[in-house]
Amino acid sequence: MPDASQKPTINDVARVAGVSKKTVSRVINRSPLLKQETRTKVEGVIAELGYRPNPQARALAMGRNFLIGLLHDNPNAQTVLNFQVGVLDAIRDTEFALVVRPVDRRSPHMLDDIRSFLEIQRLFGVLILPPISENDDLARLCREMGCGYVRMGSARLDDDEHLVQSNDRECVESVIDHLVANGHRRIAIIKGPDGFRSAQERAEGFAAAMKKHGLEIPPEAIGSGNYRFDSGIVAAEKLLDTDNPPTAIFASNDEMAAGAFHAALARGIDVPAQLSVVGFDDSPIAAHILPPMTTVSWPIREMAKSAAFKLIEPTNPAAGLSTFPARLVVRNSVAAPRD
Amino acid sequence: MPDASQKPTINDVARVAGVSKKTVSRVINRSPLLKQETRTKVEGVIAELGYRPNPQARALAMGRNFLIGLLHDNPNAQTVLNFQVGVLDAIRDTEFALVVRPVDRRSPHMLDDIRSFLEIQRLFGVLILPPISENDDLARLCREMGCGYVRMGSARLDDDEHLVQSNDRECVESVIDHLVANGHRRIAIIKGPDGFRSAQERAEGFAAAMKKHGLEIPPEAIGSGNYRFDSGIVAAEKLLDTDNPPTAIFASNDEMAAGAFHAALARGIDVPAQLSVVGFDDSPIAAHILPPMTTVSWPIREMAKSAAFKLIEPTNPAAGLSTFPARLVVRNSVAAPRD
DNA sequence: GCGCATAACGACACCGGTGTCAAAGCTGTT
DNA sequence: AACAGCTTTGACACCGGTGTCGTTATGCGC
Repeated sequence: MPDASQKPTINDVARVAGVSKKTVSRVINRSPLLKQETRTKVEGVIAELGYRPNPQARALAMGRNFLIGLLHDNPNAQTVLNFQVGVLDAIRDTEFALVVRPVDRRSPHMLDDIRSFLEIQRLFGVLILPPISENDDLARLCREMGCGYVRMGSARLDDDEHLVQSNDRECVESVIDHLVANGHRRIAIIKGPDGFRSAQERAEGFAAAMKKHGLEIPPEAIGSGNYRFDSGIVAAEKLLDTDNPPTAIFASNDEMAAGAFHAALARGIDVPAQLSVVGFDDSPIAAHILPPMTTVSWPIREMAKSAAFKLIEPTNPAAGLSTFPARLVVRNSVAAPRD
Repeated sequence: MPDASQKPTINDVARVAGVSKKTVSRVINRSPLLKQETRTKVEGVIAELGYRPNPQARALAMGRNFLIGLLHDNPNAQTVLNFQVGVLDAIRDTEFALVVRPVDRRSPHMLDDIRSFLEIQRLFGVLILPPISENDDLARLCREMGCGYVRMGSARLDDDEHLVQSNDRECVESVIDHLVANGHRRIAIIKGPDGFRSAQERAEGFAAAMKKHGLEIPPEAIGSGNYRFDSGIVAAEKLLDTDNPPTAIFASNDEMAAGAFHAALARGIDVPAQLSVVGFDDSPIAAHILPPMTTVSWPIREMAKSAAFKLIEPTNPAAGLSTFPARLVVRNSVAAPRD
């Protein structure tokens, strides 16, 4: 009789069902070579005893564990959290668990820290969020250590097997299309920080779109920031202080766009009546700022789910998709220019 | 000779060092009954081979694992993320890892989902964030399942061993003190949702502080929301539409305070010149909204660290603290009233 | 040199699963 | 009835650690 005070083990199940533990193991692992009758009997006992296989023991025996890691350097809290939820959609009711690991991109020990983390935890694989997903040394480290990985990103960072991306570039074009359709011609950009693939992609999409519409980009219509709120203020101020200020500003993320709102308000410039502003990412601030901001939303949860499947179950159809469509979210920060 | 292509095991170390695996185990676990000479020798081999103990094997042998879970129903992305970082401060360079589990408070299966999660993963313990930390059934579930737990909260939810809290109530008093010091007497509150301990605490702190200053709280000066942005707008509109509107509004969180900003702006009421607003939590929106919002900040990272230590190393001094001081962050959303 | 307590180490079972391979059960042929 | 060939099951070793307890050094008093 199994001790009720302890969690039942595979041995308890085997004993009660009158079969060998290996047979129970086969039931757990859905082995096809079992007689239906035996399977049913064992499943009955499993249910009766409330048996759950011990993941540590399975991990040990199978030489692989069921932990998937999330490596990120907090680009944006909401994004990280949505990503976590998306991964959970994929691993719900499996034995997989999601282990998080915020890292410090600026630390000189970052790679060593991560190496040590991977060595200690021996993860099944890791999911890497931008911007550190752009670090090729990190991807190499994963390969060296035999750790599976999938990088999230905005551009061809890796082969399909290791990458889930959004089509930022095309989507920036739709932003510019939208602005042009509203009558804007003097459109400025606030670029993201150098060295960020996403910043580069968005800037290139901007240039391509402007060119498509036959619009000039004078040097003074190019601002740059570091993706943070404050840098958006500074960049927007510069843009607005030129002789021939833009009628619309495209900021490479929402935080900086919010900074542009701030700069405009400080100068008594009304958004959107006197200045249109569009952001990118659809972070919470975009919905909450006044007026609500037109921006670009990417399907982070779906992307996370796909990334997780790529890691744990590459045959799942959801793992096939590598590029996800971002889409324009029209709110109230764009209007026709006055002049 | 250990196979270089595989990760070295304790047996490899034992063989190379010429000792038994048990001795290597003793070195790993810092057993005091080892000769210094042996210890040094084994440590040398460990370093040479780059050996790391397999956490799954240890978990299996010791009957406890090294996974600590984070249960939350996204109160606020930044809070959750900061909490994760705080936990990481505590478990860095230990074999512990942080497993996240967002849950859905409104789902009728929430408890079953969590039970299943705990059964599958057999966590060392869990950390529970508000608002679900206030769910006593959840705490009971943890106890039943023999899973350690620490609840984060704003009020005496549990005994010290299982609780880390902030002194919201006192801090609300300092908010009111601040408003009164600025000359306000007609102060309204936007309460949080019923059933939230934090909401209750903040409302009680408000009532106490008003009483302390000999100020009335007319029924029409009590608004309520659900901690979300939109509900803040609605509540503030009601407050402002009364015959004798308040000169200051204390909102029980920043989101709702931001909603109050919105409502004011929509009516052409300037913040802070015509209306002062104070929030709570110091979420990013507080710093980014215009004008920057005066609010209350609580030391989430430190609290997280303490909670983690309570779980994994109760003797650590950091685990002793149960109540952490929140503090007023003065920015620009409070000014003297006009009348 | 001997007895004895104590310090240091090792042999072996065990944690709870899986992999391998042989054995048992069942079918259909001859 | 005997046998081949397949399906179904079980015995046993193994994954990489730790716990228990016995065995072997070491030091000490006499």
